[in-house]
Amino acid sequence: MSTKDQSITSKTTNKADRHQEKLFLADVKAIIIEAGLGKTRSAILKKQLIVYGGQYHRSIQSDTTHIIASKNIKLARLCTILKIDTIPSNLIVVDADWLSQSLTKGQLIDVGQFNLVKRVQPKTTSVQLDKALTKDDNAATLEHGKKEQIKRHSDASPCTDNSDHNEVPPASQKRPLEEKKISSPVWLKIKRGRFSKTNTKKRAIDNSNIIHQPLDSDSDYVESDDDNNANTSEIEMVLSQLPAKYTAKPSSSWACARPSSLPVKNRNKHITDILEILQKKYENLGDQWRVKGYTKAISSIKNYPREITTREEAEAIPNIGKRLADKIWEIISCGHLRKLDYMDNDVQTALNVFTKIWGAGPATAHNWIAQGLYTLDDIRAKAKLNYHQSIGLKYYDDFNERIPRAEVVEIEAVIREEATAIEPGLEVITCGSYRREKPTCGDVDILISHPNGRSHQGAYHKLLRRLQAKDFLTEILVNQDVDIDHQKLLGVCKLPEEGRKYRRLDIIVVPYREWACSLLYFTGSGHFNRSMRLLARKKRMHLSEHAISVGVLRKVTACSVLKYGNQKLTRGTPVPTKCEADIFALLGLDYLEPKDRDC
DNA sequence: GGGCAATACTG
DNA sequence: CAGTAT
DNA sequence: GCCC
Repeated sequence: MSTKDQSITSKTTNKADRHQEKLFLADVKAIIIEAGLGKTRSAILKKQLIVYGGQYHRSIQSDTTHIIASKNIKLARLCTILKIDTIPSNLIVVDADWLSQSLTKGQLIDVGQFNLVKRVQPKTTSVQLDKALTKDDNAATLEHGKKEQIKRHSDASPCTDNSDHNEVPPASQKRPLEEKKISSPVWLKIKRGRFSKTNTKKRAIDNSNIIHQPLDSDSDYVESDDDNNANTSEIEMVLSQLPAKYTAKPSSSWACARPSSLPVKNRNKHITDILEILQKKYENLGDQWRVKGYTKAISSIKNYPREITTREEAEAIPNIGKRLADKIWEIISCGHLRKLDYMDNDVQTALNVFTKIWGAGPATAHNWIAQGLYTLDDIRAKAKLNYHQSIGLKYYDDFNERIPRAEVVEIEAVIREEATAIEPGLEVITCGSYRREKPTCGDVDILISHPNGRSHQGAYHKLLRRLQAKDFLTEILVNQDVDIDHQKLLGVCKLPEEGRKYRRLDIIVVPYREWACSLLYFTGSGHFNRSMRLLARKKRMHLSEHAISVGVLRKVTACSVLKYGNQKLTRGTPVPTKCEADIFALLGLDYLEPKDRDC
């Protein structure tokens, strides 16, 4: 009866856990504003608040600490409801998501990004408390201005405190902040004109009919850096013309709608370790959809605050269905999953090794194994390799090694130096996991463009030649040279010093009108991108690395066959974007900083 | 029972 | 087109 | 795989 024993012991620990957790809202004495949250949600929040030791206040009292409200509520409305003129400075006005997410986690999370009222300059007007547009850069300084002793995590992020990338962000990143009211009529006019033109170039990407920035043809318009007419008003205008159901704020079940959580302690490692082995197996099988299911499930489990003790408990976790619940139950009751015993470990090992060769995937790996090859030496000696795979094999060890941030900085410096020598105004920014502030990176992703909308042209080829001349760029895997505006390099680079490793380097050059979408795409994470693109689609929009369009119609069954030439599908109207925040705003999302997109 | 991101290369 | 990559 |  080992199962019984186990459930008894775990019950006790569970109880202890719960007792501790009871306290986690003890310092929260809050008013919950129903407006914008809805009856149901506010009732749940109220109940949970009390269950976990917090106090619910009906009106402001001397010891009230928090006001919990919908992030969409206007300050004026809030004051009306509370029957006050200004928010007392000792109160933290916080987005209800803060409480929701704290409850999910079973512990208080940092209030920072959920803070709805920035204290530094008290706002008097009915400013919309819109994080998406205010948080962006000032946040750090503003939000921590006030007391928040409840702060839990000393939130030391594991990342090296490298502020390099903070100085890098191009001006455009900051644009929404500098919120000018000028609604840039010039821009609007020209873009409307262009919209009507159908520009169906064969290869044209889905931005072919996007607005070209005024200056590429005519040019009384010169974009100077301080002419930052933020797109905000235009985005709002677009939004105002959309049906309400497409402008609604997505629930936090969307990965792109919530900040990626700080790593919590995984209390179910015994489970996830096994599921990861299974996942790997399906990955090697090329079963991408099953892999996707596992990915989401494993992530949910890792974020689950308690040890899972019953099948029901497991099945109640999002992304865990009956089948995974059964597996989990087998693991927790037997400590083992029999399915693993049926796996041919030699084959699995070989598959794992082979698919780590750049350019080789499950199909290739299986072929090799079918030919009786099992080790890298076998491959070296006998396998037939295409060009990519031969490079992948040549640098097998180096490519599978993580790159420390510090080295990414060095690599970026080389590229920036060369780029700047070609054209001083080029913007060069490192994206990918580097921009998401990971301590190490798998490769280096560099995005290049020019704010004047045209000087990026030609830079790519010159850059490549210079980098090759320096023996910095040592291999070119893929050289995508789509048109005068779009290039992409997948290559290999090495810093000059002896003993440096060969690193995977990606460079993309894009026209400035695509800056925001490119930056968003290239920054990832992959999961984040997929989530956001799916959301866009649900809202009848279309998001790619080139543009975001509204009013997209797809054939019911053939949505994935959205191909350029297909007249039956309307590709919608591209919306000009100047910064990532514009895209978030269009999708009704709160802005997330790169580090919060690490899902 | 269908959908799960969107693009672009290689061979 | 299948496979691999971003 | 999961979700709708």
